[in-house]
Amino acid sequence: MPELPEVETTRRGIAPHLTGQPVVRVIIRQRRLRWPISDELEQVLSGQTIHAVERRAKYLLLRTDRGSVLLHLGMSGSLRILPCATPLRKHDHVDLELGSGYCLRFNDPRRFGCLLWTTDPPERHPLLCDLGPEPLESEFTATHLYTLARGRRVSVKPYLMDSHVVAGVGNIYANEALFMAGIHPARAAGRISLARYGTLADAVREVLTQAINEGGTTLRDFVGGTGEPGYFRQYLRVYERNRLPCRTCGEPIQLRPLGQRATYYCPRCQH
DNA sequence: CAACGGACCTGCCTGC
DNA sequence: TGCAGGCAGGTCCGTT
Repeated sequence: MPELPEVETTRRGIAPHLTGQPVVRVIIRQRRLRWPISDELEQVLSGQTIHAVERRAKYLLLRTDRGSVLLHLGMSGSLRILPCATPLRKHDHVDLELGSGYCLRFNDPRRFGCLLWTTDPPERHPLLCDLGPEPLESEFTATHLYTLARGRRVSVKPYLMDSHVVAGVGNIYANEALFMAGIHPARAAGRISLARYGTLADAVREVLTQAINEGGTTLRDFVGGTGEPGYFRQYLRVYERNRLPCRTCGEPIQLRPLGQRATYYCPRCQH
């Protein structure tokens, strides 16, 4: 499910219910996520008050006075705010029960997500400290993309999805941004001009902003913190449109693997 | 170093 | 109807 717009949608959905709330109880039904949930999480988090819910890349950060929860939704995770007594569904692995009587419930069928506790500033955590800039902040520029690409022969699509280059651009939005910028996904990253990287950076910003405004993209099962699906799917220009006509020129959209990921593009519009 | 494949999981869809 | 195989929104890690 979740790329940056889906994580941001989740953050916006859950933040008002978490901010200022004490965690009164932590219930863990399945510790085996991508990394096992540490044994002391229940102890250390119980009684703490969440004073901010932030996002870095696709990680959500729940800040307390004694440390932060670092939460990733992986491929299939979702978070919802529910009354504590809400019956469980399959794969409801963790509840954070709040002073309000509601809980934050983490569901993740594939268990590629993670839930980590850190007492260091999260930005110094090994998982976060080497990430590239946020795509919706000012450090994400044409010059940044162009400079980092010098000498790189990797295709631009996996380059754009490299979290060290820019944080949080996943498969859907990499496909969409390259289409919007008219850049062929297999073009070598090091053979794209500064001007075209400017177009690409604009396209990344535009597609992520649009998707956030629509509550993200629901392909199968994504829901934001309020339980609503995302509505951006209807605006997808190439993703999941294999052999359907290009919305610009009518040419059939092509699908091919690139760096082990499904890559959709228009062979006429993208060069 | 850069680039690639494998690993971690379940669910859903297709085709035999 | 059942079952095998392939594929899925992520990303770390080990090997070339």
